[in-house]
Amino acid sequence: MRVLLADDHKLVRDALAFYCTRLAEDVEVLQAETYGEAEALAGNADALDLIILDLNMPGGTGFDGVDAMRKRRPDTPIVILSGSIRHQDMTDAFDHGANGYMPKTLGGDAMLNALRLVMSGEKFIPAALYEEGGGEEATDGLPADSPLRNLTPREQDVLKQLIEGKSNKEIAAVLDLQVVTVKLHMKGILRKLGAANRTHAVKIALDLKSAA
Amino acid sequence: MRVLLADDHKLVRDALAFYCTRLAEDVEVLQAETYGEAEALAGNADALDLIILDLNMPGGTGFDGVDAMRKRRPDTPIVILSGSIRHQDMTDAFDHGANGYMPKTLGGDAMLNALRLVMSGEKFIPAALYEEGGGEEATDGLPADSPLRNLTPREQDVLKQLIEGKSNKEIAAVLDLQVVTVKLHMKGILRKLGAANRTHAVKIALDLKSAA
DNA sequence: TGGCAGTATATTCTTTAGTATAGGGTGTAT
DNA sequence: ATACACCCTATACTAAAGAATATACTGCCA
Repeated sequence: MRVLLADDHKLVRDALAFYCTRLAEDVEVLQAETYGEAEALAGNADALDLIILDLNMPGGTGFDGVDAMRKRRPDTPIVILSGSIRHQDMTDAFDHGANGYMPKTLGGDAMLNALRLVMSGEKFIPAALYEEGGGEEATDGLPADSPLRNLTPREQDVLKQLIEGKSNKEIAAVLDLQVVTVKLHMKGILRKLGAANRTHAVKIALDLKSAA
Repeated sequence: MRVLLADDHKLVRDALAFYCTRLAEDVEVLQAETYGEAEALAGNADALDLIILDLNMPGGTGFDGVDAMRKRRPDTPIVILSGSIRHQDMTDAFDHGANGYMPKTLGGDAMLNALRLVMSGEKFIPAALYEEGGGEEATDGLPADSPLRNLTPREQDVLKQLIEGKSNKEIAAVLDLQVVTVKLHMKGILRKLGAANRTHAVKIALDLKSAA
């Protein structure tokens, strides 16, 4: 088994190389200190079973290096190493064809198992994805300081229906109200959210919910 | 090592049990056919290193069972088994404190490595998350089969503005069109998305974008 | 060359959305 | 007791949204 390992820090390379030797019986680790070295090794080596790339290397152009490597080795799993756990980096990595995104904060066993997982054809997505806002719409958990809290209970009822795309008439039916009353609450919602119209109010409300 | 395995299909249990025995040297697999059995076993067993729960079991109340198990065993990793790969189920599972979500379509090696990953303290998030639209407002990357793809370029332009909460007049100004023309495209959008009105269209479009 | 999809516009019309104003009904706190 | 905030309804109006139909220009494909 042959692994290509590119990172500018020797300490990181050594640690990773040690883990890699535990992946299988015969493991050969090709170490590279720059993208240039990594590409050269990738071009020469006959077979590669795994490629580990640091995201931030001197002379490295971010995801362009990933693209190049993916182009050169379409079938070899690529794992991105990163010091940060920026959510955008993660999604970018997978968009560029990576098979895993490993924060360097990952523990030894976890890192080893993550590499195993990738080798078996799956992708490794760190849990940080969820801890840093993976996208949710909690039942009704709103931040206490949200402008949505300034809405009266009835206005929140109306807003809830509004977000579902319902018309005033439909909202009136659901809440057992007259259409005029719905309009009344709607006016309060628009004023309090600073929205120009109902559709704008939906955007503002959803923004407040997701980016809390 | 002790693993609690709950699934109503014996075939699935047997297969999983086999994989579990390969996790370590001494593995004891406690099998349960219902949530009730699972909870009983969880209550009696002294130590548990891993809990595997099927999401759809007879008498099972979906994620309530997960909540109950998490409450009973706060520190034991829980992996959710599921036949489907519904994005919402996945996010729900992690919101309810699961440490992994394993589609039954996962291959043997991948499944084994996923379990190892969870045992080492990480979470297992299947790649399907990304294949089914895990990201958010990517540059313009939409799933190829999305109904949003059926929209003509101009309709997509209008929809983009619509999602911002703009009125037809404002959209016309931005796109340098007459209001009637905006209405024309709007009608196409409503028809293709199956929306009753513009606000409904926003909801549908956002749903398609965030959780395909 | 004729058909077709997409784009843009105009006219006419009905429905819905949104504003304004006015009234009456709850509570609850000062 | 009386203010205050919230809730519900009513009438009347203007503006916007949405449906329907018709015309016309483009590019493209068979």
